[in-house]
Amino acid sequence: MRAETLARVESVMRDLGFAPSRTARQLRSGAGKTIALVVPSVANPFWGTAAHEVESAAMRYDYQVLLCNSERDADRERRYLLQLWADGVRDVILGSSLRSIDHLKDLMDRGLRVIAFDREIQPSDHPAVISLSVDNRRGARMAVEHLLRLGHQRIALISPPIKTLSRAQRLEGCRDAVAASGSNAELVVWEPKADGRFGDTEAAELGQEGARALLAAKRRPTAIFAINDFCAIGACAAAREVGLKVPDDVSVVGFDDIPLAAMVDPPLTTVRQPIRAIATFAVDLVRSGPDSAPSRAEFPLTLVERASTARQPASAA
Amino acid sequence: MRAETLARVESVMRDLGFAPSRTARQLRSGAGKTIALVVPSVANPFWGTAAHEVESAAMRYDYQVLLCNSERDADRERRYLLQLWADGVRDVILGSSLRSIDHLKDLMDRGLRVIAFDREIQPSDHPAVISLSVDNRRGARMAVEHLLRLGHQRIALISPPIKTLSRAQRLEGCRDAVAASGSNAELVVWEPKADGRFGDTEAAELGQEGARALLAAKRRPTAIFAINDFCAIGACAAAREVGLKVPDDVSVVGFDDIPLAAMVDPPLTTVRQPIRAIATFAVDLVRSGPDSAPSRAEFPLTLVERASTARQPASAA
DNA sequence: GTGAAAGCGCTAACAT
DNA sequence: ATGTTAGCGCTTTCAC
Repeated sequence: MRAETLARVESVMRDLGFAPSRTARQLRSGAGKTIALVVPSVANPFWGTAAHEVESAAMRYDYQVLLCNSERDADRERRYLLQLWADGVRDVILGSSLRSIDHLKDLMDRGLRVIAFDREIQPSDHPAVISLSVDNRRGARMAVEHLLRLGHQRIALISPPIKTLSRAQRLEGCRDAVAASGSNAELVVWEPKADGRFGDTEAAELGQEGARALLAAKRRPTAIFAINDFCAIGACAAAREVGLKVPDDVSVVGFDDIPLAAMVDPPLTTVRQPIRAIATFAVDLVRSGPDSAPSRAEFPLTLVERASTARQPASAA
Repeated sequence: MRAETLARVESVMRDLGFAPSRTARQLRSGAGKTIALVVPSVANPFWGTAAHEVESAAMRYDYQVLLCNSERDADRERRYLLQLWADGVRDVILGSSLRSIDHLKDLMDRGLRVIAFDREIQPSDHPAVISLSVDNRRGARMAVEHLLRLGHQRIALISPPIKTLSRAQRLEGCRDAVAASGSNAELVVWEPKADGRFGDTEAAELGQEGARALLAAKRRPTAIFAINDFCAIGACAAAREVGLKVPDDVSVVGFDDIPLAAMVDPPLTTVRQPIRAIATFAVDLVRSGPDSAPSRAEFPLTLVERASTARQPASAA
């Protein structure tokens, strides 16, 4: 074809706003530049931030992202992906961190690539799983060690039911820290009574309810480690309710370091997770295909000390 | 077909995890149960919450939602939708609230249905636009009247560049309130110097920078109306930085009433927007098709008084 | 009422 | 190198 002709064709394409139909291409070749992004809830700022990063990266490479809120429900997740599989979607970035992903086994057998965001790989995982994670256990340990260093002896962990891997690991990390301290520090774990009342959308409410209960006890903890920043914000709100000052009366540490963490009062001490790095890495993985990809990558965590933690109050010593 | 046979077929479908290919259906009939959701940034909790609600509603009716972060850039939005049009997407829920949506005119001429979320309809709008909005002007007026009632005489509005409709309307509402008050109250409007530094992702930082500047002035405002809650949170952070107490030294009111608003310190006085109602309505509209739909719907706003506003301090009187 | 056939817009494989 | 053809999995139409 003559260069001139090509140019004319391209100009007409532009004028008509023509773009090749992804649908047809998809149907024919099965390829499909669509990524399913499943997160517990985008209403949770951590996942909102992650989704934003994933979408940005995806757009750069002309990928589309389908948003799915799983509410961490394996069944719902499975139904979602069954449909998406039928629609030709072959790549999913999965943020639900469930203990097992066997509910997607058959799809993975057939070729579904799953990139687990924020979930450490498990020995029993299907080989099609690529895991992008942080060392949750170590992160939690860093948080609790920080509290221990400040002299706290009665530390509470507030968490939704420990039914995800990352939560279990963070709990382990807490235990590691107090065990290694050699002190007689005490760890109390608070989980909501009835499961299902709090989803990721309501993480702050959960933190609030947890702290409410914990701080009302006769021997109340002097420090709280909340499973994530959103939850920590709720815990601070509860402290305020009962007239306790953070950090003077109770210290609070979070996890994630969402942008909000620096803006709230008091600015949150937290363990930073490099959300953007993980998100862009995830998208790069789907682009490059599974063959050249590592099956697992771990990202660094950093303790960010801000103003929500302080020495244990003398009155409680 | 015999009922028994039908049952057998359906059972096999279930066993094989078979679902009809949306792709093929789409290609053939052009229909396609896919909604494009374009928001400025899902990292902003308001849009995160909205996206969550839209997705929930969409899933109930077996629609997929494609997430697009426009960063309020008309060009980017256009490129996005051009591609999506080619892919067979015919419905978009548009959260960018730009003053004009002429950049999508040709697509709307060809049949793109756009449901504008949080953007009042304009006389010049294309007939294909359905507008879901609140009375921003009235909402802002409610906020400022509340401040006036508390005795504030020097009130600041913190806003990103007034280049969207809703912002312009909120500004109007502020003016209405002070004009109607008959007092000699003063309204000062703060916008960032250089455009482009702050997107919706950074709304809190914007509020922080604005309040920082405002509160450093010799005759500082005693009350701040932030264009939205996320921005208000930033403004509170700035007040803290300079040692001012909210609401004792400065009152702050937000807009939206995102779930976070009740959890921060101090809990935010704000104007509630019924996010879920709007989101579900939007999805219902795409389901029912444009023929039976209203071209416009307005949702109610409520002033929620919490703890970030108080009487003007005597010292400033 | 049930079944057959055409064709949506592409791409891969083949023939020229 | 360029042109032609078959067919992805559905829906719609048309014939029975």
